[in-house]
Amino acid sequence: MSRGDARDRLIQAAIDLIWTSSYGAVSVDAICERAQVRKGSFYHFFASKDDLVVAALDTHWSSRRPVLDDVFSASRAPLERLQRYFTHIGERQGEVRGQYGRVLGCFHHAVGSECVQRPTAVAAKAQEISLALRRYIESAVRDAQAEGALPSGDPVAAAKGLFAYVTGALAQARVHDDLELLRQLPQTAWLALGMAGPPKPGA
Amino acid sequence: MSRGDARDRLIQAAIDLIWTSSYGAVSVDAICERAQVRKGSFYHFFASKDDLVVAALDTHWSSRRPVLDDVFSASRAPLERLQRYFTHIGERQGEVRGQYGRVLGCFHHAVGSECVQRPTAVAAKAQEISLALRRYIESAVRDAQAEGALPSGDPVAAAKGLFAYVTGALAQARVHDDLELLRQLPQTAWLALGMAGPPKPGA
DNA sequence: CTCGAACTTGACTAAACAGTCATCTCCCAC
DNA sequence: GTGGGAGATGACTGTTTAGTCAAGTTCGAG
Repeated sequence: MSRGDARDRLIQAAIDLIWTSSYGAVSVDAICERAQVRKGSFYHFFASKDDLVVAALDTHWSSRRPVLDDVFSASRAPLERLQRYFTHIGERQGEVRGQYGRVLGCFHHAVGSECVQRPTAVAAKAQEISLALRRYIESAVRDAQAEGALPSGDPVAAAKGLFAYVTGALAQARVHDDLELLRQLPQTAWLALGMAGPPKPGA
Repeated sequence: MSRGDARDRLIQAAIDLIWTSSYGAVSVDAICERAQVRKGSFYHFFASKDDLVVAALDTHWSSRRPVLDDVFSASRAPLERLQRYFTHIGERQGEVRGQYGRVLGCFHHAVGSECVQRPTAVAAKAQEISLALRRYIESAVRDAQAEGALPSGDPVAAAKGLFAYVTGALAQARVHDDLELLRQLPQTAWLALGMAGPPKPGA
């Protein structure tokens, strides 16, 4: 067994198992078995199951952030950032299906909507990530409005609407294990912003 | 204790507890306690926890169906049906918040996306209900296209897109316990169909 | 070499879990 | 009135759960 990376293996096992099923259906024992780590070591690294899940959400989000930083790079025009984001979602979920055997949607969204009632650290972390993600969209919308590429209006409300559409499509894709809706996002997501379709390159 | 309605109390307790938290977080014992029914009686009425949850999904859906039949009544113009649906969602979730203390979104959607991995009877039932609901939208879209109130195109794809937007808004409303997005649905949901806003009454 | 900190191990607990069962109670058809 | 079926009851089983712990092992710094 490789040494030193038991903590990482536990986090990865938690991501894999929880993403493919659910928070409530995955036990500490199951995580330990998949990570090939003994129970005692688990509690050496993490104070509780919740503690691990918070770390898993963090780790997963950290791995997505550089990708989003590229997709939403300010070196591109605002509408191009959004277009790249819509394309990225379908591609990414295609990878996920290749890796996990099915479309899984948004990791933190699945965890967040499951742990909604009691305000645990897990729920708080999932909400935090959800807001951070929405801010990428918000920023692109604001920039687009500033340069007149989008009609002016409340950028927060516009981002909320677009975000709802995107996460809704991801959730539907998960439930029906179907990439179709996501593959069409580059055309259809613009509707949520009040645009008929993707912006013309020459605009 | 009232007689005869133990079965109904169990179903209602299951709906209440699972909707407000999650499928995985609710135990048979907890359901029994809330319903004031002993463990033995539970298994007199239901073969398993899953069996109860399927019945709970069925019961809940049965209680929504007549409301949807009214909202989507063919006696109204297709676009008016949709407009009433969008309005209905916000009103309904307002009632839910009054009753349960928080916005809960879609019952069967929450259960469905949690039980997605292993194809259980619960997952199948949740999917079945999800499709049945989408068919209401699909039918209204088809009728609207037939009478030229909507541009013609694939009604199934259009309904899928609109459904993704609506369920996405419901999921966001659940996660953030916020009705705002739902209250704006009567204005914004039309975007998902490629329309700028609600249809003019005189059209 | 040696000490201590980081890490590992497996056996352990107490509670919660889904599900079982024999027995009891009620009430209605006959 | 009585036999039988529907329903109620609580004690029970075996398993799984999260979490604990004392006794290890490993390994680099001094």
